[in-house]
Amino acid sequence: MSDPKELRSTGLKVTAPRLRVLDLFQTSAERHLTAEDVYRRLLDEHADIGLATVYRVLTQFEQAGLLVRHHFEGGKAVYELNEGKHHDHLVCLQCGKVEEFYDPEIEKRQAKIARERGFAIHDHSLYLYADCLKADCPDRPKEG
Amino acid sequence: MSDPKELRSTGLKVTAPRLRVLDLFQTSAERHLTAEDVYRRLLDEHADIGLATVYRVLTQFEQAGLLVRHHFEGGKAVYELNEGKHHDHLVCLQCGKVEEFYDPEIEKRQAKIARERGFAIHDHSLYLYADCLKADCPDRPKEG
DNA sequence: CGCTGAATCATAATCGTTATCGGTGCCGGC
DNA sequence: GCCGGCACCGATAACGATTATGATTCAGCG
Ligand SMILES: [Mn+2]
Ligand SMILES: [Mn+2]
Ligand SMILES: [Zn+2]
Ligand SMILES: [Zn+2]
Repeated sequence: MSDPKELRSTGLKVTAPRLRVLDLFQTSAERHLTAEDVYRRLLDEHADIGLATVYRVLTQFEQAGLLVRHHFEGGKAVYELNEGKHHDHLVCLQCGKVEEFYDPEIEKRQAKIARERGFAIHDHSLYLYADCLKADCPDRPKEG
Repeated sequence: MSDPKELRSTGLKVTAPRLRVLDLFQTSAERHLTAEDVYRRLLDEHADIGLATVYRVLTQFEQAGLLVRHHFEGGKAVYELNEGKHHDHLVCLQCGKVEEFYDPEIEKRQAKIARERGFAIHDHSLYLYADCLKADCPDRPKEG
């Protein structure tokens, strides 16, 4: 189970649901999870945590800086552990596989574009949507 | 009013609601409009077009390639005329002002990133969120 | 002109998410 | 250790954006 100190340091009370959610992100093989994903996995673990609590905790964790939220195409928000390193995402439209990348040149040019136009940049979102060509992708484009 | 040929060439029937919506985009000062925006403006023009029809027509126009859809931060979809030139967006979080940009170097690097990782890129979305420093921005960051 | 399938309108339903509210439990002070 | 207050919980209702439904109207074509 996740270390209570990590939660306490955010000012949030240490409760069972919060520990379970944080632990889930720290141990999950899947890095990017929707609220529904989290809820289902907690059900599987018989954790008996309400969906409303999952949403509430995810929002609090995001505000506390423990998680980062993204919106991939398709509407639902996804969350991932905040490890302090900004990165962007490459998403397979067929199988949902997500790869992370960081390109200093792109970051630099974004800053330049905003600066040149008289904007103080706060944030950005960059998603690349693609077909992965991995053998296990369910609807991989045929070769030839 | 918008030229019926443009609609006819998409295979869609030429109807009053469709002409009004297309015309709205072709003549509006605001380039990026939500479904609600379109609906309200049609009401102002006493066009008596239902909200459901607005949504349906926007979706059809997007599929027909007449419009492009985006999702800026905040959830609602926005649409703009498709003039064949891809571009990305710089959005002021205070006043909602939107500026368009195109950076060949960013585009190039996105393609490279996908290629290197074995993905066939289809699409991407890039939004820069910022404060504009224009005098008319309602909550412009104070200088000094 | 009619026909016929497509388009429209009003409205209900859906989906992800957030707000409400009565009950519960974490934790600082005793 | 054990209050007591306030944060937190879970169930459920409400919400906002969008989509589906179903009855009615109409564009396009012979
Ligand atoms: Mn990530
Ligand atoms: Mn644009
Ligand atoms: Zn794939
Ligand atoms: Zn502004």
